Amino acid sequence: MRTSSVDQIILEVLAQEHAHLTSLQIFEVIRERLPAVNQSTVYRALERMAKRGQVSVSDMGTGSAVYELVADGRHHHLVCQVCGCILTIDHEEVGRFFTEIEAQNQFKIATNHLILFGVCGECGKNGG
Amino acid sequence: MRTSSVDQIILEVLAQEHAHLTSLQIFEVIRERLPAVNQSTVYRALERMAKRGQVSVSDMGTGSAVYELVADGRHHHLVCQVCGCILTIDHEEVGRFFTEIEAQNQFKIATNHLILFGVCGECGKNGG
DNA sequence: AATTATAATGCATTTGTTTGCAACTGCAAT
DNA sequence: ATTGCAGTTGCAAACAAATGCATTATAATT
Repeated sequence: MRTSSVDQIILEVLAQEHAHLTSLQIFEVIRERLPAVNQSTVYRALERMAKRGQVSVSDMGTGSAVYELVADGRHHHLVCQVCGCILTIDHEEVGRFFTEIEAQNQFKIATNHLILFGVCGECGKNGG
Repeated sequence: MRTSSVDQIILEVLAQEHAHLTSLQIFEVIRERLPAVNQSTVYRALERMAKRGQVSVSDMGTGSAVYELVADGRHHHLVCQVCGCILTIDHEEVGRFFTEIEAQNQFKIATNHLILFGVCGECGKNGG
């Protein structure tokens, strides 16, 4: 597999931050080291790395997708549509569900970062 | 709740088609009846109806989101990233999983159309 | 019927993301 | 070193979706 400098830097950036970063945030960090890099190059690099399973892409309902290192550990999120809070759930029970679905449908699931929207306990209490 | 003519037409269109439609497809049908309607009005109407739980929004990886009547029955999809085929799974086992997650996190899930990406049995055999 | 408050709409603009194409780069075989 | 090829990049343009603001429509209230 051919090495791309942009891919390398993205991996380093994500490894340093251990967080959900938008492509713009990633782009801006990369630009400090490679000022000439184009934004679509970053998009393509992220797409490539997502296909390889190195990073996860998630729409958390914030307007732009966020990226994260898969090596940081498989986890998933519950996003409250009222207050915007984000609960993290680990892969354990999600994994059981995935395995079930896979067995029943002869399908290998690649989705590695599940996002479920809804209402958190706090907002459920207050809002009705 | 206030009634919008666009909302009404969208409901009728989706009820007629019983399918996943893109906002552009919906827009074009609406334009036949209300030629002056703007595309952002359609986006806003769909967003409104999704918030009410009348329609589901899903990114099936086709470039644009698709909308569907929730009243048509809760179901979910497995999308093959190799051949693009779409398997439909009903709400039963997904519902059990949702209930589990809800109980463990005091969270009410609103997501009503789950999309999981991966590789179908056929492509798994051929591709390795 | 007139008034008011609220929600919906059109238009133009902006944002986020993808794509086509030509140029370039890294790697392997010669 | 040269060639060839596939993968990567920049640029501009296309596309999908969201937004700010002024206007209009709707339902409730008077």
